[in-house]
Amino acid sequence: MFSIGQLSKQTGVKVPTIRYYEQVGLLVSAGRTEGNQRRYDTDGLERLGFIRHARDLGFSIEAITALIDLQQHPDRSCQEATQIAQHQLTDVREKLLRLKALETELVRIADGCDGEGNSDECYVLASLADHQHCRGEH
Amino acid sequence: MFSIGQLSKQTGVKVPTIRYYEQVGLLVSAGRTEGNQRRYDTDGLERLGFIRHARDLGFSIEAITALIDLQQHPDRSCQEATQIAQHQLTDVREKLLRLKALETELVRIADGCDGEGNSDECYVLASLADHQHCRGEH
DNA sequence: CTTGAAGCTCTAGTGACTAGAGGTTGTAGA
DNA sequence: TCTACAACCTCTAGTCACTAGAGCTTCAAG
Ligand SMILES: [Zn+2]
Ligand SMILES: [Zn+2]
Ligand SMILES: [Zn+2]
Ligand SMILES: [Zn+2]
Repeated sequence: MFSIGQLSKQTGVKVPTIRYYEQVGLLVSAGRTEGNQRRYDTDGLERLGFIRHARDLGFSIEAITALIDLQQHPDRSCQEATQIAQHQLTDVREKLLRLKALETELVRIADGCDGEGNSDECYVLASLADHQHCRGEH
Repeated sequence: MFSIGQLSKQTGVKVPTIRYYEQVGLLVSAGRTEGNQRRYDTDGLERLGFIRHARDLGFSIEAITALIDLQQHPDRSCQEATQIAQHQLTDVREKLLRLKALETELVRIADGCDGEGNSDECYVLASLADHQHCRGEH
């Protein structure tokens, strides 16, 4: 049996975060000591590892809840799991497109001024004031 | 003079958002009517355009506050403006790197299962359970 | 002068934590 | 067995940039 602190060390998830996961129903402790402290078994350790990894990949708490639910029912179809993963991939790709567009504009803007002049003739400020300066949409 | 609704239409910023910008000190109205409604002049319109564009480029409220402050003082050096822009560019590039790594892993994960099987042999769930499956860091 | 769209303030909710206050428990060493 | 103190507990509030809603008032067109 592990204390919350030991779980934290093993997974790299902070103690308050583990308590937060319990609050939102993602991870229940195996039980409590007489003095009301949480104790976890290896199941809990593995589940927290799952949560951590999925969070690192950007899955939402809601999505992870659904995935864990699926994992608890080995006889169910995994269709929902692939759908969730596909959705997450789509999401990441959209963000990538947006960020690439931002990068293009920001390179132009940030490199357009050396910071030696005064703000009334600053290319950074002028670019922010008018989207017309931008090469593309963003 | 424009009402808050007219300002909203011209800039594409929602009415509650404009009020929020006032609350955090970004945009003050030119005055109020006898009945306490906000009225803006072209200065306000331009400033809101600036805010909108900077937000679209991902600058934080705090950064925009500093930029507008600088804009109000045309005789000051624009060094801070370029620093803020460079910082934003760095930030975007870091996010891009992270998202690219995520995309790589998610492609593998999402395409690794067709969703036809049961969840106990699902590649998506197995991949999330163990970072060992991953090709790189993320 | 009436009507209804648009305005006002204030509070609370979003997501995924994080920080802090103020109190209790577990455990290792003496 | 006692003591010290790290680790634990709960609860509240703060983060960021909005967004939603309740309940009320004002503006402007017909
Ligand atoms: Zn400059
Ligand atoms: Zn632009
Ligand atoms: Zn599957
Ligand atoms: Zn991984």
